[in-house]
Amino acid sequence: MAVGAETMVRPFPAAAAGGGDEVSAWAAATGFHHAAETTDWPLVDPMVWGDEKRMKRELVAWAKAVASMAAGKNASHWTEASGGCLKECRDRQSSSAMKDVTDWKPTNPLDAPGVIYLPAPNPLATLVKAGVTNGLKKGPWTPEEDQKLMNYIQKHGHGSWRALPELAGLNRCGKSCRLRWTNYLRPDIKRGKFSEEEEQTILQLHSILGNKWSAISKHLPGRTDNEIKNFWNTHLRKKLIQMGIDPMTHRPRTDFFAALPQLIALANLHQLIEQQPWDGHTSGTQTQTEAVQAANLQYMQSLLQSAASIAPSPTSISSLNSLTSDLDQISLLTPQHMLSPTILENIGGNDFAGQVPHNQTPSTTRFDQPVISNINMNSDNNVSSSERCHVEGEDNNSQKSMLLYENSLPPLSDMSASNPSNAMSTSKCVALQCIDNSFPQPIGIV
DNA sequence: AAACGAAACAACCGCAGGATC
DNA sequence: TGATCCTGCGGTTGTTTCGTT
Repeated sequence: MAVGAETMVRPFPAAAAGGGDEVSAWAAATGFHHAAETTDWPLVDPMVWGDEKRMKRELVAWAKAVASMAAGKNASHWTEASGGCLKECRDRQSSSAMKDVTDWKPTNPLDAPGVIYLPAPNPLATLVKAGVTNGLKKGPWTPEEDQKLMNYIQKHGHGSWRALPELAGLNRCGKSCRLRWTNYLRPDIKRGKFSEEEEQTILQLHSILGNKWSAISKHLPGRTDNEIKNFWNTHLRKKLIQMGIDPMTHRPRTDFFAALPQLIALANLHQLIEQQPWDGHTSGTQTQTEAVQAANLQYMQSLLQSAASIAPSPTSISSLNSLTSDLDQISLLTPQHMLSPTILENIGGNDFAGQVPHNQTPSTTRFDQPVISNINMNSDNNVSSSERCHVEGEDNNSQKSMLLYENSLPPLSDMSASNPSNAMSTSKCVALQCIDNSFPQPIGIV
């Protein structure tokens, strides 16, 4: 912000904006000179200012902001030229003090001490900002443009979109006209919030069709593909993510963050194992504990391997490798050859016992390497044949996840999007419930 | 009251595929 | 058969609104 002897710039291109009486009244009220008296401001397409009401708001906000700045307030926010000013004006307008414009008694910044000087806007930049490039207007449509487009199409149909703008007297490209018509002006378009039925329909269709918004919109009368796409991106997608469901596959996520509860459990398991005296002399209780812990260990490994299959970033690879290092340490602390064949049989039957030969030191897989792993467990007897938690390796990650979660997820409609913590805690509980079901003995899960 | 950031929405861009010449 | 035009689609960006600090 320069405060000095530069050229004084009028705060609004009043005449060019075609504001009429409103602007004149404003100019008189504020003491600002009418823009017609100066060439400082370039022509600005009045359409970009929208309706009169909005223009008035902008004018008042702008003028008040300038006046405020002239009084030495908040000048730091006026370091940019008009573009930046406009946003500040909007913010000011939206504040409660600016709601009632009649209450405002403007001061004349020209008379204020320390007159504020704004940089003169670049005419070309102003035109670009107004969306005028190559002679064709871009950006938001005005009511006048909408009316022209509607009138033309109602009379003649749209015909060739390329030819339409000229015929309809619009300074837009045909593509812009088509989009405006199909996404907004078409008479059969239904506006307003999506109903519960529509939401469910979108979810179901998306699970089948994917991002085929046009195809999905055919099943939702009055809704455009663009509207559905926006609704998906701003609502449904986030809702699913909060529930721990991959919005693309519609299955529980198997990435790092979804596996976080299990990873936390792993950390606790690490602690627990470190405290365990692995002396080889096991009582009956200890034998069962060993079995559970060994199974947990194996399960954690498979979870980590699942996480690795989501093509993690270098950072997460590093983090996960660090975790697997821990896991390796745990493995070394609990080598399966220290467990009796009976235990191995109990905890995994042939499936588990066969996974890692007794004479082989268990090892985890690095996350930047392919993973092949098999483990089957159920809830009846610590670990046994597959049923509840069936982990079959990376190619079947999604299937595994379905098995892990399928009986635990509440219906979508039960999940409150307005309460993310609810969704998060539910998701967490689902994961923990799975572990608890698989491992009857508590393992120190948070 | 002001400032900031997130959410919601509207519009644009680039590409693909079909139609036409 | 290739070139060009036109339209539709999906992804992305920009703008506005709303809520929070």
